[in-house]
Amino acid sequence: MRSPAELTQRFRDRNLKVTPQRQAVFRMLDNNPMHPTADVVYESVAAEMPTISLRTVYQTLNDLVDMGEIHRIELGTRSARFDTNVEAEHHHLVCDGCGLVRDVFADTDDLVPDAGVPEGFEISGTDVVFRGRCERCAGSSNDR
Amino acid sequence: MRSPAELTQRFRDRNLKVTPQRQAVFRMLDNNPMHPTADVVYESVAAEMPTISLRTVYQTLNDLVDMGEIHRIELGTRSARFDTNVEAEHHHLVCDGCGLVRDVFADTDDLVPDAGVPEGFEISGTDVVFRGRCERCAGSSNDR
DNA sequence: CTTTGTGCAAAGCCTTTGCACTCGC
DNA sequence: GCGAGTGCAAAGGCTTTGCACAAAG
Repeated sequence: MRSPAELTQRFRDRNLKVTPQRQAVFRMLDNNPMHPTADVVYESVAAEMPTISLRTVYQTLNDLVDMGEIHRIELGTRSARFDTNVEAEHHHLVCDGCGLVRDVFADTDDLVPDAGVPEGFEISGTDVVFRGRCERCAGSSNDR
Repeated sequence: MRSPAELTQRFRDRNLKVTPQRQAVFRMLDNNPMHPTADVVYESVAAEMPTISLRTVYQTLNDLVDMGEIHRIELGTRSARFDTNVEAEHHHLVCDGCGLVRDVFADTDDLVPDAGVPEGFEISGTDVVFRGRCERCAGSSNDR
């Protein structure tokens, strides 16, 4: 994701206004590898700006997704998560116990479907999710 | 997925009752490669049994998932889909245009994360989603 | 001063759940 | 008959949206 300053410029370029609320969201996401849900972003920003509403958070996140500045990922962990790493192609590791998400890198050049691809289907991307249990959740069996 | 007759037996073994509604769901899923959503199952069964409720469909699908007879998959296409192919390990191909889902096979033996795996994390499975556009959706750019 | 953003609350979508009645076993 | 299943409708989570006021450009 770009820096808050660059995002400010890109928002203006698109005739989107830059408000204190949006800047607070920019700062919260900046270099944040946590893959937060919308609610986590809201809670976190609300800590320093108690008047911000969930609506504003969703609108800002959706704008960023539309601009390609962040990615929205659905990993089967109830709510959508927002991924600030759009520069490097990467995949995800998910803990079935606590829902922890981590970026991982893997070479998918040789990963192609052996069979079952319909005539004329054009593959544009490959998403890989490695599932398992993190060290802390290794013992318990509660799943999410 | 097992045949309707086998599912009937497995339900009885688990002290679950076998009703006409459940048998209708079994039949609808039998050899169905469509990865239907709960709603699609409901509509389809309701065509021949108009009194069935969505609640019953969800309950039956959830029972089947708990028994491992079908899988629930989340592919970012709004609602969960149910996959009747649990015998062969496989992956999925998703059309970003119309939401079509197809089973595909791919060798993931050599697919391992290069970096980023936390200390002590135990990987239990790998899910791959190939995304793209099917022949019919190739021209249009509407995404879901 | 025009246009977009914001806060609030309400609605939407998918899924689950409480209740009373029904029905499989 | 007992216990699980069913239908209905209501509620629950997450996300979007209508509206009137506020603020950015």
